[in-house]
Amino acid sequence: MIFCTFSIYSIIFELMNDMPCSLCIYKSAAEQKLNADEISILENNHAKVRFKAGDIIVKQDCLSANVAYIKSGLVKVHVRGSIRERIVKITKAPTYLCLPSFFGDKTNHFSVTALEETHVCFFDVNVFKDFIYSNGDFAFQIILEMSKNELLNFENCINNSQKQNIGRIADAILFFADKIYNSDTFILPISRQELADLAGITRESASRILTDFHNEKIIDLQNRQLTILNKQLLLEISEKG
Amino acid sequence: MIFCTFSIYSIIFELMNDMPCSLCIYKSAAEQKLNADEISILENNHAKVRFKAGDIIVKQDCLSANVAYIKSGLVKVHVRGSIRERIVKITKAPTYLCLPSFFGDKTNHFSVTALEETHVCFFDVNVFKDFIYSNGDFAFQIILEMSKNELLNFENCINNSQKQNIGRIADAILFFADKIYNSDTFILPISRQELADLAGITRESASRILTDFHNEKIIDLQNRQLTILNKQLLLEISEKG
DNA sequence: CGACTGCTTGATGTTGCTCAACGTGCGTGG
DNA sequence: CCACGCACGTTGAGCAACATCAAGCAGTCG
Repeated sequence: MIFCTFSIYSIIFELMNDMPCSLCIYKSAAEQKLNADEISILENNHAKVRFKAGDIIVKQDCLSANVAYIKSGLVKVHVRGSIRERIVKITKAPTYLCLPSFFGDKTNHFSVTALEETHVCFFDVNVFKDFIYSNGDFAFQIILEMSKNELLNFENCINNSQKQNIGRIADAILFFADKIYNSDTFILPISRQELADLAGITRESASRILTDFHNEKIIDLQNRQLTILNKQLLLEISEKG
Repeated sequence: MIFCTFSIYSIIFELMNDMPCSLCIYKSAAEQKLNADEISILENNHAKVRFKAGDIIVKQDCLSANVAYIKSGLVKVHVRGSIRERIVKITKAPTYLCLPSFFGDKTNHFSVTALEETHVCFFDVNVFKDFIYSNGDFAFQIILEMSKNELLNFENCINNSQKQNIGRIADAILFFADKIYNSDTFILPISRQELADLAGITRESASRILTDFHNEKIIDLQNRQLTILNKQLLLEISEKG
């Protein structure tokens, strides 16, 4: 994570931050459907912000009139429940956030926190709304994105409610390996507590299961440095729940 | 339920079934934004179908090229998981179904079953797509509907993962009273098994909790005839989990 | 060095699932 | 018409999975 801050990517982001939207290489599928005039409207109604790991990007229950587009980085979407904190999902760039809160009502129904250096564009919601009205291509791309999200949410619901703890932790590890890092070796971007919040279990249970996996040579784990040793078995555990 | 079949509503539905879309009183918010030409396109690309309680409206894993609009009635959306059946949500008319499956890929990711007499319009997905491209008002209404759904899903996730069984059953009872029937007395439209699938617990646990509630005079329950006696307490149980 | 945070490990109690038994109502087929 | 299987519902006993409580350890920061 420290390396990242000084990497070539960081330099590119610097350049991008000073660049007009029309030349930005981090355009979403929806934005690619906009014409030059629309892009220039966008230009005048957005703010580019950089967040460090741990920074709060969106705060639950706050009033807000923006749509957030995650250009680069990794974030957790979490909700403060009546009993404990819950991480709803972890998602990497590029993606839109706050779309549901937005069109539903004017308050954020969840918080979003950066897990690593993250670059975000905030757009005025009314500009967004205008584009939906005027540009069918744009609207369709947004609907596509929301559809994919809904299907993912469905899967999550099923997984969380039917699997037992060991299966959920296996899920989480596989999620980071396959969906986030595309590698069986990575540095866990979250603490044990957060892993527990993600899996919906207690910190102690999460810890225990990780050491079990380590002892049974399913994973190698030094602090947050994780390597999957027996992926086949991990997949079976995830399957069987 | 039996009364319903022969009620005045039933007669209205009969009339509606023979009526052109332009005169149908069950138009969705999105459809109300369509012009006469568009309505007539709709007319030529849809099928009106009536389902009885227990009938399968949409079958999981089947290929499908339709969007379903629930005009009237009550349905359950359920998924066959690796371990057991799960009811994702119960929803009453009016609502769209299959939107997410649709734009994501071509197979249904869940089943939908009628819990009472239900009337459904099936539309060709391409017609729908065309409307999104050509009619911004229509697109925006669809996005609004999807946003509300996503917020509901979020809430569900939190509830399911943090509450214990007693809280989930309390939730389910309050859901039927407040969201479906708007009355503290109603006939439970589902079996104990289905209630368990909805709460994500076993049939035995659901049964036990219901008799506990009955014994503690929180509810009165004769078969499926349910009356809430102590709503305050039920709300507390739901809150505390 | 002491306070503090994040993590791990063990002991204990509770929750809820599984299994089993039994009653009921319904539809089917002999 | 009765016998039978089958889905549904209820209840009890035992057990596994988890949360909770408690203690201790390593690393870090002031």
